Amino acid sequence: MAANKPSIPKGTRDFLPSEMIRRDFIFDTIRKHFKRFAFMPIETPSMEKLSTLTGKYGEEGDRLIFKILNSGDYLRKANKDALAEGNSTKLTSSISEKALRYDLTVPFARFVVQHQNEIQFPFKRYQIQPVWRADRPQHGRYREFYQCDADVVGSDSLRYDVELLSLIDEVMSDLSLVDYTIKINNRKILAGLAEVMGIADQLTDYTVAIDKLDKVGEDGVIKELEGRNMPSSVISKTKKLFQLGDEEQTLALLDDWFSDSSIGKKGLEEIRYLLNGAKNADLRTAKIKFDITLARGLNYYTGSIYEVISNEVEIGSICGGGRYDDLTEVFGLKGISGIGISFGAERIYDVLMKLDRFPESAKEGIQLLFINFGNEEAKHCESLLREVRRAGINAELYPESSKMQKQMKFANANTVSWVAMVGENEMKNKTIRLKNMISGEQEDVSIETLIIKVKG
RNA sequence: GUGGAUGUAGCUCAGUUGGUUAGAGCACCGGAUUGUGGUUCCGGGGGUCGUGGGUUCAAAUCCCAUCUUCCACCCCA
Repeated sequence: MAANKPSIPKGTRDFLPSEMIRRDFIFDTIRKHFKRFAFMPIETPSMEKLSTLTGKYGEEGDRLIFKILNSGDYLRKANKDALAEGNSTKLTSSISEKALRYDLTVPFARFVVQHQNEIQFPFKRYQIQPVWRADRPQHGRYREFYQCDADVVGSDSLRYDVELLSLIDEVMSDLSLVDYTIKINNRKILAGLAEVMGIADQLTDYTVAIDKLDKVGEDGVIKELEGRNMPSSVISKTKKLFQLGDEEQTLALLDDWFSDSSIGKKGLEEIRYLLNGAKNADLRTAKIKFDITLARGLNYYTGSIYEVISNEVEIGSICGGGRYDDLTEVFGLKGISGIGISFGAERIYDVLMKLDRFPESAKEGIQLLFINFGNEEAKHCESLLREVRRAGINAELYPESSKMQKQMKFANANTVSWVAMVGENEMKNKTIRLKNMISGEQEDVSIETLIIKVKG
């Protein structure tokens, strides 16, 4: 009986220990800073009610939600008309009422409304869990991936808008991702722009078009705007906007344009606060750039928006977020403003991998391996093993007294940092021959010295 | 979802116009080396050529379908 080659679904991955150690390093670093910024942990289920998710991510987003088939004889209850018509959209609601979460923000909004009497506002939460998207996989783009989110809800203070810049700065610096840019913009500015251009109803179309500036260039954007039948005044104003490279000039131009747009003025006020706040935040590595073309697809953002890109590796954004004023409203709770960011741990992994910038500690598997020389020696090592483990060292004793070469190979394969050899002589002298597997140096030491050395 | 590539051993890839038993390097296992790994030498295991059909005397090679991975669009972490 020939067994089928086992495999996993498209866009999903297995992770080997060597990969998991590095992934955990990233998650641990992000989690550490989330905690330092006083965010509290929560978790939500992998699946949500389909109705919770649909309509929150725009038409495109809805298509990418993984739906879960109802249990039991689901076809009996299916919408027969829709089935006969071959209308999947209509059929879906009758055969699926659950779906895998698409991101962590919308489930969080649901969570806030549901537990509003159990939490204290302003509520800062962090959440590190996988999400699923029925997207077509590509490099750096998976159907199952982790998001690391931090959000504050219940406060519209712009201090938090600034604080998130600091958080990004701390995390990126700590991950030694030193060359990156935080692009910032404000949806109110984009709304003001659409207003003064007289295309308020085509705001999304307009922002999607100018968002492509980096990719298709000015001519490409103009072509796209023309393709969407934008009036010529819009085209000329957009050209004018693009000609200004300087941040100050852009802001001054917008001041002029927004003289009659209250939303535009508000946006400018906010972005100035943010830029000024960033200057005073003593950022370690972050380069902040006001980018009028930054739009971000998710349509629940209403204020500040962020996107972080690496300047060293081309991989798309590695972190993104923004402020949203109405997200809890659809679940029945008004007046709760929120702001959050999401770190793309998977992409950060790819970037660190490409730059070979994981620290040695994130490559280490087992810290200490005891070589097995035989029954007597092994028995002696077992008590030493207990001792070093209690001292907080990740340690192992090789199970059999195999040939030294084999045991050393095992050590290499598991990226063991230190090897301890205790044979007849060492037992007699109550010492341990400790070998550093990177330098190759070795010396006879006491158990106390060993613990100090291995713990570094 | 639209368009385009790809798939041979665990990994990276050879494989001539269809023609015997499909190869290499690395990795793995064993030995040289009974207390010292990442070097060297010798030997060994491992592939129904992504999967399923079809054309042919004959298919890794040609055709179709399907899956995977990748690229562009869309969208995004």
